[in-house]
Amino acid sequence: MCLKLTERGEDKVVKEEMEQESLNGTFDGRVMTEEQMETLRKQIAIYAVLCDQLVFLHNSLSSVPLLSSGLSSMGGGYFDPMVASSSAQGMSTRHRWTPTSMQLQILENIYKEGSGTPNPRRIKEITMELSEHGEITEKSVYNWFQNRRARSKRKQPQTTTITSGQADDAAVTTEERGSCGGDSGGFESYEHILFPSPDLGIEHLLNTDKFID
Amino acid sequence: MCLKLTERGEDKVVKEEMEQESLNGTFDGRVMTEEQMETLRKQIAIYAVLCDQLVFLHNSLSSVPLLSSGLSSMGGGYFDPMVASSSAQGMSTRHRWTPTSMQLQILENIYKEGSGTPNPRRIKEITMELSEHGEITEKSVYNWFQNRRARSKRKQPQTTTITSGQADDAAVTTEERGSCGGDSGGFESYEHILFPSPDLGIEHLLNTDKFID
DNA sequence: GCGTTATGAATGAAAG
DNA sequence: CTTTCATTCATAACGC
Repeated sequence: MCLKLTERGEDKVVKEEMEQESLNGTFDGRVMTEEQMETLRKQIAIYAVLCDQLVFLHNSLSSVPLLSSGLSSMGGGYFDPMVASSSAQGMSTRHRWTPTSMQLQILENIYKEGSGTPNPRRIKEITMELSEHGEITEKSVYNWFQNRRARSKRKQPQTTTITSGQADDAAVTTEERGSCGGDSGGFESYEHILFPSPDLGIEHLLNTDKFID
Repeated sequence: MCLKLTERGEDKVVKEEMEQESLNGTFDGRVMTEEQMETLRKQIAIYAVLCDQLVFLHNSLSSVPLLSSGLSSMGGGYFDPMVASSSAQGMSTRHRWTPTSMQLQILENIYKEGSGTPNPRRIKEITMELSEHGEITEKSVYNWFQNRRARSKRKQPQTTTITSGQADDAAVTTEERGSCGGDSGGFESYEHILFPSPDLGIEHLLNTDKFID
């Protein structure tokens, strides 16, 4: 079962109430700005990536890969929906590459380093590395850098008022959606991290292939 | 209700700002029900624990304890959700802008005029005008034209010879991504978010470059 | 209140 | 490199 961040079902609160809330402070919902929402999403996404990396790291160092190679493969996996479920049909070739969270992270890193000059040589290298985490082509890598730069550039005229300098073009980007195995167990020690959260066991997650149930 | 993920380090929380924001009634907010909040909490908490578990696992199996026992502590990288620059006016419409009838009419008009491809210059102009009738950004205008064209185009080749199975034009798409495979779009859109730890990787912490091949 | 539909937004790829 | 196209994702609006 996966909990999507964008759950629309329970929208029983309305904007009007929001304002009211700030004044009265009484109603059952919480109010968040879009930014906050995004931030939260991002936070989760980061964890997703982090987990993925940890798993990867673990598998690299340990000879006892208890975990399936990547959470991403399940978590926010990027498998071509069509291809994956292609039941003996001519799995239509993927027309559009979609970076794995891992790939994206690597790319983003390289980009940030500035060393990411679309040097043909470098491209090949990067492609090499990325291929470890999913299908990829040099062309895609090239495109990615092209787009990345082009878009980060045309990004000012959004709002004239900004608090101050920000992360510039080297922004963190991650995607992938969390998954949740939510269920038994309890790690009280972590409750302080967030909120008096409910059950959040994961042991089983580490022993099973099925991360999501 | 502060959604702090980590206490230490990046403590630049500015709760005040948040409240202020809600008072300003920028209605740029979102409302979440307790259930939704709960979901988020769970998700994040689970990831937090998962990461920690992974680290622990790693340290147990490997003789190279690269990480301090908890990501939560290093997770300093996990900024405070509430921090996002929520100054009253910064970025007003983060999400889905909806054109007012007036704006739409104007846009439709311009589009019809065959101005063809609105160059950046023109876009700015149009944006100017539209802003008279409601909030709008250049980006939105740009998007609008992009979509307008793309869609009017896709309408053409709609062969009337539709035999049968064709109705599933748009509906299916939504269902396809049933569970988590989801993914999400925007990354660049997040660039404006203040992000304490730009690089969400951990390899630099672990110096895992060597492992990643 | 839940499922669709229409459409704003993001983004890989390609053209210019 | 810059601009445009095509595809896809996410959600406001709408119908039941």
